[in-house]
Amino acid sequence: MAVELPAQYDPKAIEERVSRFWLEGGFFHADPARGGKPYTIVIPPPNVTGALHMGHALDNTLQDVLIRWHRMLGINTLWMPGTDHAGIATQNVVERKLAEEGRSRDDLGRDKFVEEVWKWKEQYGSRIINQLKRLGASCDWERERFTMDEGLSRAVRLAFCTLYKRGLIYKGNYIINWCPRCLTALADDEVDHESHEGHLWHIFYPYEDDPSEGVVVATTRPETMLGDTAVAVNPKDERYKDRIGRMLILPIVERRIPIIADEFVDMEFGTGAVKVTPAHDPNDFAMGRRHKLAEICVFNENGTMNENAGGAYNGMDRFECREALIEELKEKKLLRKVDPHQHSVGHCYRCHSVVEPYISEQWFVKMRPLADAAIKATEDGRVKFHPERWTKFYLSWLENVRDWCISRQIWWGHRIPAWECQDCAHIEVATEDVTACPKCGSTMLVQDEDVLDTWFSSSLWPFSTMGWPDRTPELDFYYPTSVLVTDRGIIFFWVARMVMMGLELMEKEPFHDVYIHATILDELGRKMSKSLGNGIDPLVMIEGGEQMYMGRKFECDGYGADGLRFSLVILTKEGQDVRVSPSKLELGRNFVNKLWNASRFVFMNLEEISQAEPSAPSFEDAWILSRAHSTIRAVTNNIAEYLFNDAATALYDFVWRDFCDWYLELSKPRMNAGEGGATPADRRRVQETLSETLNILVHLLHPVTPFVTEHIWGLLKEFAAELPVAGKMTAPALVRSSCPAADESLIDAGIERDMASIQDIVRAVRSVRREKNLRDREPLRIAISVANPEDKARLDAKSAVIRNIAFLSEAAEIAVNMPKPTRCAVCVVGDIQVFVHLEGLVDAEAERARLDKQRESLEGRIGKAKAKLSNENFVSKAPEDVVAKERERVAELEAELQKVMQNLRDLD
RNA sequence: GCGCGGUUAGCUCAAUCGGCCAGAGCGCCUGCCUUACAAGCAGGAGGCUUCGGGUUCGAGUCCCGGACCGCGCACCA
Repeated sequence: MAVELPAQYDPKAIEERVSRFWLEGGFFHADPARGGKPYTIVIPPPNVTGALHMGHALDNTLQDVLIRWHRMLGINTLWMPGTDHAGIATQNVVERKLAEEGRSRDDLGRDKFVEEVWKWKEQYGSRIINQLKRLGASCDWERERFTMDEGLSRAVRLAFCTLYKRGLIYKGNYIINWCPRCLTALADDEVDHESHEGHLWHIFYPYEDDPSEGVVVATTRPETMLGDTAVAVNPKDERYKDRIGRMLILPIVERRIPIIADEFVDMEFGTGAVKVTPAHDPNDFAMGRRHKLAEICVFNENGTMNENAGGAYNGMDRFECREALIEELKEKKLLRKVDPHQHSVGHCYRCHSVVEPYISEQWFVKMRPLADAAIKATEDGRVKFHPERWTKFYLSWLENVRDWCISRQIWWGHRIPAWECQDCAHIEVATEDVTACPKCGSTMLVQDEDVLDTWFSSSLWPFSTMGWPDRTPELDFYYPTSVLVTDRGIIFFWVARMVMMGLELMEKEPFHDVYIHATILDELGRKMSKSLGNGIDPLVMIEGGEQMYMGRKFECDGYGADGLRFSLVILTKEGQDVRVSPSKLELGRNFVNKLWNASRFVFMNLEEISQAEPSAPSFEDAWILSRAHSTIRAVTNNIAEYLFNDAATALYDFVWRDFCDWYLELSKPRMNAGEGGATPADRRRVQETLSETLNILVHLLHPVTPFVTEHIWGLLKEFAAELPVAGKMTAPALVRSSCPAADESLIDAGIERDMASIQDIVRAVRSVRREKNLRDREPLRIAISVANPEDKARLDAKSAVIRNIAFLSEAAEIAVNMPKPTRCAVCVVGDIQVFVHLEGLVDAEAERARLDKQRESLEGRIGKAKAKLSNENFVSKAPEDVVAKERERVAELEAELQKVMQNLRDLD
C-alpha cells in the first residue's frame, strides 16, 4: 500500500482535504424527515463584520464537540449557523470605508447607503463563516441564515406587530442613553460604565429675593446646569427645611427655578442640595416628572450645545463648554469649591464615546411581563444554566430589568413597521406596508425612520432561523433547541431576550440548557482586546504565520485546527476563565502529533496482516480493551455533564499513557515472529487489538480533533480491511459513524490493578538502570520475591510482559519469600521485592541511599496512620470500612518497611 | 455598597461525597537520535494548599472572619 505516512503530522494539507470531503459528502446536513431524537444547537451568530477570535474558537469548538458527539450517537442533530447584521457596528464599518473615500452617508442618502452596506456584506460578510468552516465547525451550512434575510425580516415584523398588539411595545418620550457619535439611542446594557477621576464642582445659586444668599449645589457635569429647572433637597434636611419653595436664579441663564423637596436626595452627599436637570439625567428626569418640572434640553444630537444653552455656548462642544463655563463661574465668583471625585462615566459599547442621558421619543419593549415569564421558566427548571451559579446572575437581571429601548437612529437594520398618518397623526403598526390610513383614509403616510436594535432580531434567532412565522417541519422537529453555548458577556443582551421572545411568541422556551463557558484571557489574566494588542489570532495558530502579541512578534508554523481545538478544550475547566498564550497551545499540537504517530505505528504493523487464527487475547490485550471501555464510559459521562476538559484529560491519558507508553511498547515483541516465541497467531491477535483500539480511540477523539481522526479512520479502514474491525467501519465517514458504547463486560478492575503492579515493578527496574547509568535496553536479569503463592501465580502468568517491557535477558525468576540473591540491587514495591542482578555494579552506598529514602517516607506515612488509629475517637466515630482500610494500610506499610529494613541490615 | 469567582509546585491549572502518598502540562536537572513520535523516550528534584479562627475522628475540600487579585451590578448631584 503506497500511502505516505510522514513522521511529523502536517495538519495543513490534511485538514483542507478532510474539510472538502465533509462538505462534498453533505455529512452535516440535518433532515427533520429522518426522524429519531432531535438534538439542536443554534450558533450565537457572529457579527457579519467580525473576524474569528479566540472566544469564537472556544465557543464553536465546544458546540461542535456536542454536535459531533450526539451525531455519532445516531441522534438527529442540527447545528444552525448564520451571522448577525450588527446594526451600529456594521454601519460604522461602512461609514469608515466611505470616509476613506471622502464620502459620508449623508452624501449618499439612506437608500444608497443601505445599498452600499449590502454590497459590503456580499463582499466581506462570509469571512467569519469561512473561518468557522476552517475551524471544523460541523454546522448545516446549507441552512446558513442572516438576520436581515427576507425570512428573518418577516419574523421581525411579525414579532414587532404581535408585541405591539399585546401592549408590550410602546412609543414614548423618555430619557435614554444617547451616543453623540453614532447619533442613536442605546439600550441600558449597551452602555459600558468606567470609573473616571473627575471633579465635584460646588456652584452657588443665589436666591431671587436676596442674591447675596443662596444655596450651593455640587455637580460632576457643570455644563448641564444650563438646563436646570429646580434645585432639590431632602424634606427631612434641617439645613434646608425652611427654604423649600423659595426661588433661585440659575446663574448665567438667569432662569427662575424653585427649591423643591424630594425624598430621593441624599443628605450626606455633597451639600445636600442637588441641581435638577430633567432632560439630562435619569434621576432628575424621574424627579422632574414627579414635580412636573420643565424639561429643557441644552444639547444637540451630536454633543454640541444648542440655543437653550445661551448665546455664548450655543454650538460649542459639550466638553469645551464645561471648561468655558467653569471659567465664567470662577470669574463671577460662583464656583465655591472643586473636589477631586471618582465617578463612573457611561461609554458607547460600539464607539466608546461618552454617552449622554437624553430625552427623546423612542420605542420600548415593556419588560416586566416578559421577564416574569422568563423567571418562571427557570424556577420551573425549564431553562437551566451550567454552571449553576449563572442562574442567580441571570435572575437578578430579570428581576431588576427596565424597559428596553429598541429604536435606533441609524439606517442599517430592520426598519420599524410603523406608519404615521400626516393628516390625523394616527400610528399604524403592521406586517405589510401601509398605504392608506385606517382611521382617516389619508394616503399621506410616513414610515418611522428608525430601525430596531440588532438584539431584537437576534432574540428571535432560535425560531426565526427555522422558518417562523411559517410552521415548518424544522420548527416542529428541532424546536426547542437542546442547549445554548455562549460566553457570560451576552447573558443579558441575548440569552435573556431569547428566552422572553421564545416564551411569548412560541409559547415554549427556546432551549433547555444554557452552557456558559470560560472567557479567554491573555497570560496576564486580561481580556484579549485590540487596544491592548494581547489577542491571539486563531487563524494564525491554525495555519501558521506571524503576528504581534503583547508587543512582540511571534511566529507559529501552524498547529492545525485540531491542535488548537484540543488545547482549548483541555485547558478550559468548567466555570473558570482560561489564560491562553501561544506556548500553551503547543499542548494540542503535540498531542495530535502523538496520536498521528501512534496511528502510524499501527498502520506500519498492519501492512502485512497475519493470516493465522488469532491466539487468545493476552493479558495486555484485555488490559488495553478494559482501559478503552473505561475511557468510553468516562468520556460519555463527562460530555453529558458539559465537563469537556475532564473528557479531554481522560482521552489524553488513555492515548498517551495507556496506549502509547504501555500497550504499543508491549505489542512490539509480539509483532515479530520468532523473537520471544511470538507466533503468527500472536501477531494476528495484536493486529486485531491494535485496530480495534485505534478505532475506538478515533471515535472518542473525533468530536475534539475531527480532522486528524477522520484522516486516520479513513486509513485504518484500508489497512484493516481484512480484520474484524472492518465490520464496524462501514459508515461513509467517521463523522457519520456511530460511537462504540462502553461494554461493561470488558472493564476489568482486577486486570487494571495487576497492570498497575507490573508498571511499578518495571519502573523500579528502570530506576535502577538510571541509578547505575545502564542503557535503557541493556539486557538485565531480575528475580521477584512475592508474599504468597497466589501472587506468584498471577505474576508468573505475566512474566513475558515484564520481560518485554523491562528489557530483561530472560524471564524473571519468581518465588515466594525468596532470599535476596547476592550482588543485586533491591527495590521494595509494596509486598514485592525486585532483585536486579548487577554482578560487579552493586554499590552499597547507592543501595543504602535509595533504601534510606524509602524508609523515611514509609516511617512518615506509618506514623501518620498510626496516630490516626491510636486516636480513640477515630476508631469509634469513623465509618468501619474507613478504619479497617486504615488498619490494612498500616499492616501493608509495615510489611514493606520491614523488607526495606531487612535489606538495609543486609548491607551492613 | 451588594453579589460572584479566584488564591494549591518556578509558571498555568487539576483534585468527584470531607477519608490511601495533593496530581498533570510547561519549565528545571540526569541520561537517551531505542525502527511510531526529539512536537519524542526514560529517570528525578520541586508543596506550611493566601492568612486567622471554627466544625469534625479527619479539612485543599464545610462554616465564620480578614487580606489580595479578577468580574458583574448599583450608586456616583
